[in-house]
Amino acid sequence: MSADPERAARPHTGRQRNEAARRAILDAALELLMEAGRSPITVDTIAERAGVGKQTIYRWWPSKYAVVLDAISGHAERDIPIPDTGTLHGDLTAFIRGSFRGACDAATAGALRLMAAEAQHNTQAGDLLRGFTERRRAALREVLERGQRRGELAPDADLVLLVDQAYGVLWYRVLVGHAPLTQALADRLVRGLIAQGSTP
Amino acid sequence: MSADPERAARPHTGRQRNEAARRAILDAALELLMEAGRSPITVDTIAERAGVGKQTIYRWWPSKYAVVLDAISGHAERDIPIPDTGTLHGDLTAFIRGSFRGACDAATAGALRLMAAEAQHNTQAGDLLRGFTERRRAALREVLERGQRRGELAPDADLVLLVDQAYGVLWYRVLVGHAPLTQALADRLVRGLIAQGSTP
Amino acid sequence: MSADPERAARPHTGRQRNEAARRAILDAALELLMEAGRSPITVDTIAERAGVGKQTIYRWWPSKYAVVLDAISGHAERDIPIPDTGTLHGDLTAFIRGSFRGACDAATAGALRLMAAEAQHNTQAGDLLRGFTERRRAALREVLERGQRRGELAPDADLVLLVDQAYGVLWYRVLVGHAPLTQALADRLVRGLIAQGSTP
Amino acid sequence: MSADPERAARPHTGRQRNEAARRAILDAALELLMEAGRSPITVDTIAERAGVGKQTIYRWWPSKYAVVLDAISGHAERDIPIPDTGTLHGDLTAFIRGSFRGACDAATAGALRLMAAEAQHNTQAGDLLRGFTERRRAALREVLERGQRRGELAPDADLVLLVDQAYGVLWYRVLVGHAPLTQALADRLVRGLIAQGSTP
DNA sequence: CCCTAAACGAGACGGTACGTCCGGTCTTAAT
DNA sequence: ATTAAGACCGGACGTACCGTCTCGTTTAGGG
Repeated sequence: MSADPERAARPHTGRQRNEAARRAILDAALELLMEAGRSPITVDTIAERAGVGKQTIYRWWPSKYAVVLDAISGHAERDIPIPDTGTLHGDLTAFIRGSFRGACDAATAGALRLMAAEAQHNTQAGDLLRGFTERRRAALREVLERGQRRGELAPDADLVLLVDQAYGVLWYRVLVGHAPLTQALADRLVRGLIAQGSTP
Repeated sequence: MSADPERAARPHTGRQRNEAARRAILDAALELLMEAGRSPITVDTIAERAGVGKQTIYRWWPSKYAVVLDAISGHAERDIPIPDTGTLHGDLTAFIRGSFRGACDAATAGALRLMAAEAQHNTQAGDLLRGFTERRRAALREVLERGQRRGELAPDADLVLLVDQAYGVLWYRVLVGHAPLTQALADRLVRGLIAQGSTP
Repeated sequence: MSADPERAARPHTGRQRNEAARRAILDAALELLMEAGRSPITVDTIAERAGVGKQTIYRWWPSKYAVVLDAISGHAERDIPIPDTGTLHGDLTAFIRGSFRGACDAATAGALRLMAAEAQHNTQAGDLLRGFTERRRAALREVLERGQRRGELAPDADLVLLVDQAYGVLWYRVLVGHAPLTQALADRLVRGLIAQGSTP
Repeated sequence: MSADPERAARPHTGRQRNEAARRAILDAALELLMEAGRSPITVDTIAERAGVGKQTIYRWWPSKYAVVLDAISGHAERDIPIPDTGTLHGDLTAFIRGSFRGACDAATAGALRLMAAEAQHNTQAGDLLRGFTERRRAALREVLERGQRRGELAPDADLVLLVDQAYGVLWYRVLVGHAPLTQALADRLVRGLIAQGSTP
């Protein structure tokens, strides 16, 4: 059927996707993430909150995890642009402070926890999660590489490790919840990473 | 299942706790953690695999997460003793290599993922997880403090942050699964942490 | 489906009803009734089989039951004309044999079952069914009244009951399916009804 | 598994079926059948009304149709015992009046309609329905055979046909709903059947 | 001879019910 | 008293249809 040439030639004549429903679903997911703990995040709950049939969710997303990730990945990419302050310290501070602030947001924290949770026994949720984190790591790496080109990090600095340390701290605290992600912590982390990266 | 020879050999013990059942439950949990993905880790699954009634699990553990944590925490504490090589570099290498090796074990990795997963919407699982990680962080902190006392780290080094960076990398890679926890990575991490901690 | 040659040959007819689509829908319904059990009879199924949009069905019929009844009612009225052999026995035999033969047809039997099924929780389907059966009962009653006028039945014979007995046997066997509607059964039924009706 | 000899040898030690739940489910089904039309009969509805988990229904009955049939078949067998008045006319009147009265009961009528409905596209519901009707036909046949042995029906009377006519009228009127099942109708039907059966 | 309104195919939409799965509790009979 | 077995309530899951609602296309017929 997908090989049907006539099918490919005919663009799409059916009713189009309802953008309002899409937004309502993502917004409902965000709301519920923020309330996470109070009420569990359920496909039925999302559908009800969004005023939408369950099938409309399953039509466009393979699982509620895809919805949740979709709902927050807009945030992350919009709210944490790759900064350009001229110095590595400035860029890194901006980026990591922004990331920490984002991860403190109840919805985002809820989503990260939910994704990590599901990725364990759901291959597909794992793929989604890896895709999402990969994009975030690439952004941070971009910041570091710029600093490296400017000579603010040693030429042989282990950027992959630095990136994993930064996001490691973030995820570890979000998931385990033993301590908060303060802005002061972000600053100390920045100092530490630069110290590591500039040591020959 | 009914053909399991070990099963036939484990008789009821009447009114005192049946140690064989305890072991069977923990072993079943470990087995299932190792097969994670293939068969789901369910209370019923654990009970069936162990040849045990569900109530026997709930009688001795408050939830399946307690079982899982119980099943692996023996490992962690037995396999990663606090080393004493005389140098911070040696101790840290031993500890982090050991931790990484432990976390690569399928059962342990499965348990970490499962715990992180559940801690999100289950207060009790969260407490268990925080208790477990707290003990591990204390062990690593002990190693660092010893080095600090020996002058191998600056007196004002941010040990809390160093600990979170180390475990952050471990958990981040285990949970997201974008890259493996190699021994080489452990060594590079050790170098980074010492560089960071010894910078004034 | 897209390879259906008839489909390509059925162009839009603009603002008047497309007779080809009407036929395609009725034919699809008949086909599906004949295959009942294999594929479920669904509005979507009918639409797909007919190569038609669902709305085209709902535009012209109030429900799928109306479609189904429309699809088979042609049969019944065409195939079982009110006979005129000169004797009650002859007429009744012709009529009941014809009715039984019709009800043995897979499509018709499927439609009767489907209608009876739906009439239970769908007022509108019930009305359609009563309208359909009313017309069939009137036809049989016509046959009986003619015989009564000729003196072949007692003047006070309970024609309503005789009609219900005849159609009762037919529907009972179709719906319950414990025994087939053979021509021999039709003959025995005719004999019984005449015996009953001619007894003073 | 069912061939496992050890399994057969071990009697059954688990918790036993909760009779109260069984009754609550059947009663809820009956109540809902009586209200049929107002609210549709749903597994969830039955479960909720009975204060029972859905799984408890599916554990013991393969479908809601089995529940419904179970709920009413007690009635039929209890309320319409095979009568023994000494004459065929008396027995038949008692039996058919009883059957008509039973079929007028809202719950029973609802169940018959529901079963007929489902039997169309559900093989298993069809088998249940055939089993149920078979038992009822056997009871009526017993009444007729007794009359035949007493010489009240011709030795070659077509008992199968007489039975199908009686139940045919009942089902036809219940399902199509064009006319009620009055006691007067029962009496006229009895007269007609005896007239048929006693004609040589 | 264009322009519009109806009919069409496609298919997304809000709902309702389905049958399955799991968590955590409770009950039985056996040890 | 503890065990294996397993029934119980509750609640989320993902699927299947229903009947409605747009879309963009096609064409007959009125201006």
